[in-house]
Amino acid sequence: MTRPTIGQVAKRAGVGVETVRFYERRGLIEQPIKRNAGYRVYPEDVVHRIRFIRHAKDLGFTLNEIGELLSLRPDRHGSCDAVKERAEAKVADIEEKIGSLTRMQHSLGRLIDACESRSETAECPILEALE
Amino acid sequence: MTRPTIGQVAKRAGVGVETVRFYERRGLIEQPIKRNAGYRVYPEDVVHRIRFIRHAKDLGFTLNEIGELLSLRPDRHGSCDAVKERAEAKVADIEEKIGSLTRMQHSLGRLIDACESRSETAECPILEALE
DNA sequence: ATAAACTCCGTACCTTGGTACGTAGTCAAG
DNA sequence: CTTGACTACGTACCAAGGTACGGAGTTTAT
Repeated sequence: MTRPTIGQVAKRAGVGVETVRFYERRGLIEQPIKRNAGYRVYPEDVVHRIRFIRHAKDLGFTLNEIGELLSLRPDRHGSCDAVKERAEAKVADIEEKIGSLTRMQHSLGRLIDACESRSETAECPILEALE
Repeated sequence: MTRPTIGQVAKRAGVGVETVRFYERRGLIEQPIKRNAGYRVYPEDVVHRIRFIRHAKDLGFTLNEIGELLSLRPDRHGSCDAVKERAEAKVADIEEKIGSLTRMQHSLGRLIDACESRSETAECPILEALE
């Protein structure tokens, strides 16, 4: 199997060709090598990378934040301290997101219970969910 | 304490006056009553509602989805079934988001560990998080 | 060897979720 | 009773994240 072109990558990742070029311009995926006539040829893993980007976006990360997430990796030469610090900050971010989602979930759970017991509450329990 | 005007609501909710009007146009907050000269006058709970909207947006919900969340409330007359169904779908959505975030967190945790033990992976460690 | 399909690049355009602007009327304090 | 802050309304503009278009070259299947 020969290494995929932009159209094949786009199809496998479930996005449009233009989106792949857009992510390239944004620096979210590396510059591919260019075959003879300038055609892009990709390594296999770019498909996963694009799927990761889409997924993270759905979770409320901006493309800039996603770029940061993707750039977090142990540094071979020199100290890890900076990387570690950024990773810890991201963990804190994520923790907060999870906390909010959990509160929302509980509120919805109460709402569902209210539905089931057919109570006559006029109040919307979702509103209390997040402050 | 007299019921708040648009400026007071905006300030308390931490958004701009224009944003309040925008949410009104989008149907996310109810039409307020209009005093003599057409000035908007709000019920107290609109501030919570706006804070909810902001919070939910940060979690990756679109304004349309937020509208759906807000419209979920027990209906005194008529069945709860449709409402319940939508609530359950939202809970499933949220569950998935939490799962993804948790996997991301684990990836970052391993990265931090790797930093601490000074091991050297060349691979981007967070990519494994989502699929 | 030629049509159909794919790719290149740059630029223009679109949607979402606001934010700002201009003009005009209103209210509250001194 | 006027000056400054607030409000109304409509329209215009903005940033993020794509999406589409046009004109040209390339590859592939028949």
